[in-house]
Amino acid sequence: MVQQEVLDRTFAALADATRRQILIRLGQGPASIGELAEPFGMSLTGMKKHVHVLENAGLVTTEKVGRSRRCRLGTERLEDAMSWIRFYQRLWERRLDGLDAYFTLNKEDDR
Amino acid sequence: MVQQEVLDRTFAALADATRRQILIRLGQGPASIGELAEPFGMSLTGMKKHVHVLENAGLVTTEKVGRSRRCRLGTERLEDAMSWIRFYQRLWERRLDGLDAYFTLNKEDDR
DNA sequence: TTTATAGTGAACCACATGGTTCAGCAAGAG
DNA sequence: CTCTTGCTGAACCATGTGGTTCACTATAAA
Repeated sequence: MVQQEVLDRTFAALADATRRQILIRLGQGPASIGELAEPFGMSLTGMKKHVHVLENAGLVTTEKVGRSRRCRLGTERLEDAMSWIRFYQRLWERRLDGLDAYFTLNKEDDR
Repeated sequence: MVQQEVLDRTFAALADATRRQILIRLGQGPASIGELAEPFGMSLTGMKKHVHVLENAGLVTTEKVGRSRRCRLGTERLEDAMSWIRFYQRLWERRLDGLDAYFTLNKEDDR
């Protein structure tokens, strides 16, 4: 499924504290690579890689403006991750709700 | 922050389609390593590694029963990921809500 | 036109990941 | 006790990740 790859990239992009902070920073408005790199004391090249990962996941969009690159928050990708978690949560809660029934009825099938 | 490491591990664990399917499978009840491995045609060793990643993230708990290992869904870790996404979403939506003000008031500060 | 600045790409590094095979070990069955 | 089964650990492999430095391009400024 292509949808699986989208989830892969989205969750992987979120699995890094630096990138999560970048997202929060961009929540306050667009920024250049240099402006993003500065608070982390990171090289421009390093920051560009992070931005590239976020861009690949659709969480950020960028655009070259003059000799600078303007990075902005992407739009809908996070909703994919969110809805998967919600789906899984529903599944999990349903299991908890049925725990007593599970133990009384399915004891022999508990594998 | 330790909390950041928890988020790192949780999102990283979710960033793999196989592991997401394992979680869904475990939503239907506990399973052994072999039972988890079978539908993927994967070696036991490979599956154990996946389970280990999920366990490290707190998404799954396991327990040795006889010569088999019983894997169950973990409890609260997913809520961490969920609440981070919600936090970020609020931030993002607030930015969208303020877009007009942003364009009219902060045009000169658009960097 | 010269020079400073912002980003880019290639090469490199150490380490993690996702998988395998093979050799064991421990528990249950006969 | 012996045999089978389920899991485990070590070793290995190819690829990805998070970071660097260095050389380069392209734009903006003087």
